Amino acid sequence: MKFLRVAIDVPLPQLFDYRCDEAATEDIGCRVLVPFGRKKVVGVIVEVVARSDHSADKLRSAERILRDVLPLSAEWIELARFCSGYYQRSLGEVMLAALPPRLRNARPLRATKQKSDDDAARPAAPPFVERHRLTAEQLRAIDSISASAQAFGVFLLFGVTGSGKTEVYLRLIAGVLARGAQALVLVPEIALTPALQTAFRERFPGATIVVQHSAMAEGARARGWIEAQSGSAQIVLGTRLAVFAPLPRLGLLVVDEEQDPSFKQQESLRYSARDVAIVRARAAGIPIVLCSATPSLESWRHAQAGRYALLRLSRRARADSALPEVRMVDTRTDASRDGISGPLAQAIGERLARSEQTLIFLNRRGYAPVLSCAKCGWISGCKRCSARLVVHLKDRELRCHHCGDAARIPRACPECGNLDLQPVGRGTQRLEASLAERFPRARILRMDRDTVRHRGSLEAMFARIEAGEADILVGTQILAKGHHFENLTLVGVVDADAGLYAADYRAPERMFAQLEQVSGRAGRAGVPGEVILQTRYPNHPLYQALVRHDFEGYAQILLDERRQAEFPPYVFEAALRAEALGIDVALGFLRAAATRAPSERDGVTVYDPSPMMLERLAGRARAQLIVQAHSRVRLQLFLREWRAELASIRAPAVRWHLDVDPTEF
DNA sequence: AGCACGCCGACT
DNA sequence: GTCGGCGTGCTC
Repeated sequence: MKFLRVAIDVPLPQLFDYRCDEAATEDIGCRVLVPFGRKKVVGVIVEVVARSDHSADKLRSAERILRDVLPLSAEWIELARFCSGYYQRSLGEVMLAALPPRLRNARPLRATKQKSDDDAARPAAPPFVERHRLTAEQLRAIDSISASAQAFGVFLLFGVTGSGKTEVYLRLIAGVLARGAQALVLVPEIALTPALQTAFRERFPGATIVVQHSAMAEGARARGWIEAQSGSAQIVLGTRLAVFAPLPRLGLLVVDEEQDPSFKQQESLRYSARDVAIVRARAAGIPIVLCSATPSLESWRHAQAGRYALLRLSRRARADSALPEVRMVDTRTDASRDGISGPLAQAIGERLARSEQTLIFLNRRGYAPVLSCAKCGWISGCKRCSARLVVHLKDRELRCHHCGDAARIPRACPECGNLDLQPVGRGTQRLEASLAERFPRARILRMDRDTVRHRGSLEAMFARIEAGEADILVGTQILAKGHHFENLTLVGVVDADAGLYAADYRAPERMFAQLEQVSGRAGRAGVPGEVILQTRYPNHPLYQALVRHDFEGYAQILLDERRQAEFPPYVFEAALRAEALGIDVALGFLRAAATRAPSERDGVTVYDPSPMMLERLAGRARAQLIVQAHSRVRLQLFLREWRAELASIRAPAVRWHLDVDPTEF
C-alpha cells in the first residue's frame, strides 16, 4: 500500500494523505486529482510514502495522477516551500498560485508528451548579434558578473537611462546560452514584454524565447511553461509571475527596473518577485542582476553594505547623448490658468517650430479628479469607496478609479439642485483639451489606460509616434516606462507635487524614480533633452536632487529619514489586514488579534490597529495592524505562531490576510 | 477558503 | 407547516 501526501489549495497548514497503489517516487511533483470534501480538486504530490499517520479507513483514494506534464522539480518544490514559510501561506496555496491557470485543473493537455530534460537534446546556442561597441564600464560590469557565473551573487547594475543596462544583460545572456543554460528576465509591465521580445529575437536569432504574463491566453501560457520546464526554452521573459517558471538549467536571473512597485503582488499570494528571484538565485547558485537607474532603497542599502556588488554605468552609452537638463518653473510666480505655465508653453512652441516631439506627463487619468458644486460644496464621492469619482467628460461619466463604479454626470447638484457644477483639478483629458486650444495646429496624442483600451495596442500607438504622427504626447506613467522616442526632446511635468507630502513613507522614493524615469524619455539620439517641472516647491530636496540627476544624494537623505523613523529597510514589517462591512468590525478583529499575539515577542513591536489610507474599497471597510522587527528571523517566528492563533478567532463577517514586506498602506 | 449540517424566524 | 438566515465544524 502506498500513500500520496498532497498539497491542496486551502488555507490549512497540513498536507493531505491519499491511498494510491500505482504511485512511484517519480510522481513526486506531479499534479493529482483527488476527492476533497464533496468535490474533486487538483493538488500537487509532495511525497510518496509507505505509511500514513491517518488510519486507513479515513483515507480516500486518489482519483488520477496527472502525468501529461513533467513533474515539478525538487528545486521548484523547495522554492514553493520557502514562499509558503516566508509569506505565511499553505504550500498548496503557493503551488497552485504559482502554476499557470491551465494546469490548475485536470483537463489533459493535448500537447505531445514531454521529454524529460535528461533525454532532451539541448538546444544549440543561438548566434548573438553584436550591435554596439561597449563602454569600458559595460565591459567591466560584464566581466565581474561573468567571473562568478557559477556562483550565487547579487549584482546591482546601477545606471542612468540610456547607459546601456540592457546591452549588459544581453551579453551576459549570450554567455549563459553558450553554456547551454537558461536565462530568466523579469520586467515590471506586460506592455514592456513585446518590445523586449522583439529586441531579444533580433539579438538572438533562432533562440527559443518564451513569454509569461497574466494577459496571455491560458493555452499559450501553459505551452510556454512546458517549454521552459522541458529545457527547450532558452530565454523566459515575463512579469512577476514568471519568477515561478520551471527552469531546469537556470544560469542567470535578471530583474529589470528592480525598484518597480509592480513586482509586489497585492492580492492572493502577496509575494515580491524581486525577492523571490533572489532566493531562487541563491538556491540555484547563480548570479542575479538587478537593473535600475533608481534602485529601491532596500537594494541600495545592501549595495552600500557590500552584500550586493554595485556596478555603475555612469555615462550614457552613446557619446553624443547627454542627460537631459531639468529646469523648474515655480507655479507660485509663473501661474497658469490651464495648467501650462508660460515657460512650458514657450518650450513646447519651440519644439513645434523645430518639428520635435514633446511629452507632457500627468499621472492622473480622466478630465478632472472631482466634480464639485460651487454653491453648497458637494463633491462627487464614490458610494462604495473612500475616494472621489473622476470626471470622464468624453463618456459623460463619473468613474471610480478604485472599484470601477460609474454613473452619468449629474445635470444638477444632488444635494441642492444647483446647476453650476464645476470639474475641479486636472487630468490628462483636460490637459489634452487645454493644449489643443493653445496649440491648435499641433497633433496631440493622449496616452493613458483609457486611450490604449479604445485605440488598440500600446505597440501600435508607439509605432505611430515613431512615424512622426504626433507632435505632443499627453500621458500617464504608461509613457514613462520602456519606450524611447527618437525625436522627443522635451518632457513637461505638469503637476509634479502630487504625492510629495503623502502619508506613505514610500511615496517620495517612488516619486523620484518615476520622475527620473520620465525625464529619461527626453533627448536620446544626439539631440539634447530638456525637462520642465512645474512645482510650488522648487526648493524641495527631491526636485533639487532631480535637477542634478543625483539619485545617490537623495537616496542618502531618504535612508537617513528611514533610519531615524525606524522604517524599512532598517526594520522588517508585516501587515495584518482585515476587511468587513463596517470599520469597527475590522478594527475589532485586529484588536482581538493583537491580544492573541505571541507573548514571547523579543524584538517584535505590534502597533495599534488603524483604518487603511483607502478606508473603504468596493463597499468594504479596511483596517490594518503593522508588526515590526529588527530581525527577519524573529519576525518570521512571530508570524508563524501568530497565524495559528489568528485561524482560531471566530469572526465570520471578517476577511483577513497577512502581508509580509507590505508596500501599500 | 468552500461547503456542508443544523437549529430558529416570516411566508406560499 | 416550509424556505432560509448564517453559526460552527470539517476537509486526508
